[in-house]
Amino acid sequence: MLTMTLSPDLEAKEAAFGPDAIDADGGCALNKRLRAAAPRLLQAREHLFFEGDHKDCIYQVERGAVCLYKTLPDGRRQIVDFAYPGDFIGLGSPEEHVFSAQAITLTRLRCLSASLLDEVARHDPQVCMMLYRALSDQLFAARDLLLTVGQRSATERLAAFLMALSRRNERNFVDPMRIVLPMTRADIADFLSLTIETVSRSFTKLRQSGIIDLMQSSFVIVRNRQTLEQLAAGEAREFK
Amino acid sequence: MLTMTLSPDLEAKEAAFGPDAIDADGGCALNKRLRAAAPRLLQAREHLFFEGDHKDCIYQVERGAVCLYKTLPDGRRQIVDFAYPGDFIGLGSPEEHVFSAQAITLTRLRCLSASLLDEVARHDPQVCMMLYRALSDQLFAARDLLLTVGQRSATERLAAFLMALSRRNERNFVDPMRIVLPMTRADIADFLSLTIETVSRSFTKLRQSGIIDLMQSSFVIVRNRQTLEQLAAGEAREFK
DNA sequence: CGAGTCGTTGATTCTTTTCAAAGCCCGTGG
DNA sequence: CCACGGGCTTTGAAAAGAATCAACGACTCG
Repeated sequence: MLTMTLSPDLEAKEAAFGPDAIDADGGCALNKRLRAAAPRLLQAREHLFFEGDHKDCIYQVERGAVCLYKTLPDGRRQIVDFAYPGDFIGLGSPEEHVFSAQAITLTRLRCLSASLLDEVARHDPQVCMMLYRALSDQLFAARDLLLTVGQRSATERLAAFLMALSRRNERNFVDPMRIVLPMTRADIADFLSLTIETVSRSFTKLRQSGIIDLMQSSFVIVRNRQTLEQLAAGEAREFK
Repeated sequence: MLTMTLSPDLEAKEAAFGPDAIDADGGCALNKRLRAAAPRLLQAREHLFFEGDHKDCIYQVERGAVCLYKTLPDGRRQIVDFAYPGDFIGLGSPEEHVFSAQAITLTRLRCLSASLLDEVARHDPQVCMMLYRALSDQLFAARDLLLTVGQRSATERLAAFLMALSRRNERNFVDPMRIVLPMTRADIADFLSLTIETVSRSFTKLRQSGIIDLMQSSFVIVRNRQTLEQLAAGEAREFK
């Protein structure tokens, strides 16, 4: 499906300094450990863990994508984040996981013992700082999503979502005008706090406005990035 | 208005071990530093900083309350968190603040040089871990709010908000059945992603159902905590 | 006491949801 | 190779919840 690669950050680092130079910079005792850590393969739709499960591992995504979500007792679901290659899953939270994690596509992860990681972080400020930064990124993302879900219209939300994926591509040296969506409409809906119907209608609206093209339902071509960006930012007068 | 006290955590610690014992446990080199740090007083509605401002300080609230918010270019505002006594403001984010911070009531804070804090954290794993935990709490809160804003109805959102304040009281050994709201309806609206009118109508609904009483608009008495809790959890059949 | 801010309530409008049905894509099996 | 079946997506019509627009009331501060 999606041609996922290893974390581009790590790859770039290795390319620049060679595999040995990595230990020279922050948090890379951890990277070494990660590469040695037990790998795990998850099929699409397979759960990594559920909310409330005992937290024995922290994970880092190597390939694929995982959605992190919370649910209400009656089944309403809010996806709070998508984890892509390089991202950590399960940082911060205490003894138990405070959200569920489910693979969206075939996914490969590295598993790190939570207690061991805690031990390492407690003694190695570099590792601690690295985790701190990762957590800080997740906080930023969560608050950003909060702004999106709380204040933007349906079409703006979808635009913001697509722009985020486009920018992600850019950072990873992938064509930002071609976006592959590994997740279903239901996943997008639960991420943006909409229904699948509204997500679908918003896609149609963007397509009819000439802002995007839909090749298949999971493959988007960005035709007018500037307008998409303005829509996402909430700067565009809404149009039919 | 609100009879705010110093961080109950710190107070409890001091009460249990005396002021000198504090250094024995995690992150308290920081606590010492904090008590020595420059205090700052903010009037209600006064801004601490704006999104995009250079981040030279991290703050800890001593008294009062601060709202942290993000805005869209056209003025739509999303409050992403309220900071109460003991809470840190400005953790994580990079060189620039990524949200604005405005005092809700008369507020007293301690200011810590961001670079100094960074320096300390880099060498002291205990401090680093303490900040890590604080950040982790904020991430949890943000995702929780995301679930609230994304999936709950207007009345459920308000119920969740009131329950959170009630539980906060409980943790601080304050009567959980009496809730003082230091913020305006507009603040609550921007926090819960509703309009002031809808917030007001939801208060009325809760009052008419006998779940709460409104003494003044900023003083709530919880009459039926169980129902409030069920509503907040999304377990209650919606009622008029 | 008057001005102004903040909060409540009512009527109407609008966006999104809900309910319903049809279309499309893909894998399976004849 | 093509027909069949099931899941996912799209589209349409009706309904619901919250927003908007408008006015009034309450409390606060000069």
